[in-house]
Amino acid sequence: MSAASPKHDVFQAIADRTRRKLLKLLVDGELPVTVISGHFPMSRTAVSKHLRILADAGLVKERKVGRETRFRLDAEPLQELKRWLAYYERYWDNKMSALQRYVEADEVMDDKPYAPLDAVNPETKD
Amino acid sequence: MSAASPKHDVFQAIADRTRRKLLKLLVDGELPVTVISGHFPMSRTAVSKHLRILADAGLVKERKVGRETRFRLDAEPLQELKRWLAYYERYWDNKMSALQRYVEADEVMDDKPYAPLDAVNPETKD
DNA sequence: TTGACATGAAACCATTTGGTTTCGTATAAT
DNA sequence: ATTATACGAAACCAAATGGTTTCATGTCAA
Repeated sequence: MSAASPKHDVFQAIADRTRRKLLKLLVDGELPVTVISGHFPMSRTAVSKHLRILADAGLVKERKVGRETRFRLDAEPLQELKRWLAYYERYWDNKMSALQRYVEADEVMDDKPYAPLDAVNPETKD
Repeated sequence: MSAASPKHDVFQAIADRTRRKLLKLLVDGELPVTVISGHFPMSRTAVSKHLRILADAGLVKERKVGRETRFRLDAEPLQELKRWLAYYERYWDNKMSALQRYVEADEVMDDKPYAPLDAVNPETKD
């Protein structure tokens, strides 16, 4: 239970290259919007909207200082990604491709022993 | 150097929840399109398009068997994600928030010691 | 107090995305 | 030979996305 109902999920937030660059830029500390947008070839408003999306995903925090708003990285939500990834790590030790796993699971290779349409992924998130 | 010029990048490919479910479903082995689409509340064609996107990102492989096309997981491209994530791991040990890092880096907190606008992220991908 | 700076909100726009239905074609089954 | 199955391609559509410009507001500086 980190942020309450994050309007944007982490997967979407990091899907955009500009937003990934934003995260990287904010790694070194707090920066106000104008300075941040100076690093990008688009309007300040556009950058501001990206920052909003990152904030909605919990990946950046903001703080008002006088007339400026400073943003900083909060990497914590990336742990969700880490957990998601961990599930797949064993599959890229290509000691076992999906094909091989299938064949070895039962030697049939014909018939209809496909995933039973129910009882598959009983209820895990994704 | 895995796939040559992947038309879709991994970040985008996994941004969609349906596609993440597809990956999970294909973990256990090869499946033909019709069986796959049976697990989703949308048309076969829609699922097929998702599979195409995953294939473009290198996350699934396909194989023609008679009149069917069977898809299987290829987790290898997820290693890129893993590397990307690794960069941020040290930041979610919240022993040090971005704010703290900034303050401790130099005690100024005023002035203009913001990221120098050049010499920032000299040339790393994202 | 007057003007400049920092920012978000709003309205708008083109393109991409995620979905649909319809159709053509290759393969398998009768 | 005919029919049924598996699939992708194409045309289409609504909504989301990534961007723009303009405007209003709050804060700092002269």
